Amino acid sequence: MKQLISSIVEKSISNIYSLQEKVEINIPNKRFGDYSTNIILQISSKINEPIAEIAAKAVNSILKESKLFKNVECTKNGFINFTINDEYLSAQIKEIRKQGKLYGTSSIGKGKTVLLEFVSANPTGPLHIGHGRWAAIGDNIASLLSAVGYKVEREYYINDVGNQVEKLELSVRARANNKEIPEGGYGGAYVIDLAEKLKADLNKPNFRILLINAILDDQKRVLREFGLSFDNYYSEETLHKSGKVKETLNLLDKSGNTFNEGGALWFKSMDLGDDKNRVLVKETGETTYFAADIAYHLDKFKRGYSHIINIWGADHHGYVPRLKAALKALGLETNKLEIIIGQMVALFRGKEPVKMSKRTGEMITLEEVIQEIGKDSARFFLAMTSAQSHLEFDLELAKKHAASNPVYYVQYAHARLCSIFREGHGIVLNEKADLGLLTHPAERDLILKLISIKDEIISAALKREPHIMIEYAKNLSALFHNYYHKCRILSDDLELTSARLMLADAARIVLKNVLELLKVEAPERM
RNA sequence: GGGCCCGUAGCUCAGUGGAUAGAGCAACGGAUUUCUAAUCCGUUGGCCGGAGGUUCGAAUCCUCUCGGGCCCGCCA
Repeated sequence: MKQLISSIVEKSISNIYSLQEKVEINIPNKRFGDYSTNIILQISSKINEPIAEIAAKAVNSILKESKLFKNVECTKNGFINFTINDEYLSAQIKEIRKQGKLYGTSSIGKGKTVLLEFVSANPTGPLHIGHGRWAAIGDNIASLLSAVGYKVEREYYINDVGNQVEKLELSVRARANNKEIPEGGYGGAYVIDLAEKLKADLNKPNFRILLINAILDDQKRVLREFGLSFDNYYSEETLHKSGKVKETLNLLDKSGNTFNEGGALWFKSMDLGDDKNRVLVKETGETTYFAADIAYHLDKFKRGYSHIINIWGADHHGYVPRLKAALKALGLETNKLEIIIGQMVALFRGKEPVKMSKRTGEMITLEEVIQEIGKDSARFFLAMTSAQSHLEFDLELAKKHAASNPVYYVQYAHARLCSIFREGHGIVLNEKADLGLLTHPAERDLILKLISIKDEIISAALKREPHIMIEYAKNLSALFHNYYHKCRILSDDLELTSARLMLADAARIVLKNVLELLKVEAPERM
């Protein structure tokens, strides 16, 4: 919609002033109009005419150019406000019903592929609330990108190599033999469960693999409960076994970006924007996590995606410059790699902070959170705010609000819509209904919100900010609840009932589409 | 000491150059012979952390400053 309006305005401006301007369209406060632009203010410095005059000319031209608007007005301070004409709005109700599930999708990413890596928790214990945040946000970003036409793969990187899994194994073995866990080992209750579960396998040569798989299976199970399934699980170990890490080190060597010092092989990341040089091969001859990660990202690039996106917790943000430096050294186009840094979740029970530590085992798992507040509520809450904001997640509040929770508010709107059709089952949706009867302001507001979904999805996808869709779902629900109270849908007036049912059906479709995108249930009854 | 993020209503957060800054929760007052009251309507609530600056215009951009989170490993 915004694109449609901006192209009309751009054409007008180009016609009058021969200016090729990119016109941004906004949804203003309702009292001004349906859509607006401040383009006149922006171009006024380039044109030697009073603002009012420029605006008047533009308005004239726009009205001549397009039949989309009922009204186009300029204000003294240089805004142009647009009011969409009612015929167009009615036609969109039919369009929504025609397109159904596809309404709101677009094709701006058509032909392009995206690899989105997220969660990638260490296989050393259960997922916690922080992973839940990346799971919800990442999954939603993937869905949003699909909705705008990209082909998306969801990927999970398994850090199944190194000290941490070593320590996990030692901890489990210690527990299985009723010994104290070693210094720096894992003390959580799940370690005892694992020891119990894998007791018979302790002496098998592939014990570590069995152990990692046990944890991974558990993580996958919880992710499934959360509505998320990954396309690829990529094991760090395979990078080593296949020789890809070695290969990568050779390439870095050849590029002249390495040096030896203190018995270790270093990468000259300082030359490429990092604030320190980094070790690739330790004194012991083992490669570092960093070395494997370069190989992993080289592999991602080789797989040929149009975009590569990672979601990392803020505790990894300092890691970005060195990875980009390495990719630069390998001659790769680093702009292709986008790293979203998400801020941490602070968990509270009321005012009491809940400490989270895998080492001591003092933690609440994602699974427990899902059980406590429900999957839909967890998904909604964890994706409700911008990833770059710190999230204070209060379990008591989430639970207390279980009844007056925003997620139920939205779901209730859907259930209510469905109940209308159950109640009005005798009445068949009439394609020929006179949609011109939908003249109530609440109806107009609702339709305008419905037709903005495509803009919202595009904006949320391009900004990688799914919380925009949650805002949208809440606003749409509010407009519907309001409409429901102001206008009776089923009545003795059959003509009006037919028209309102068409609108209700369109609202049901759009709301359901949003909830599906967010992987939140759209219940028919509550 | 350096880097990144955050600071907006009592609480949780939207809004990142444009019109009189918004929502939910909480508080208070109303609405149910009605298609689901898990709802709706109304009221209260703000020096957008602070100080300078840029701009016709700043919550939004720049500088400084205060407060909070995360990071600065031959861990992963």
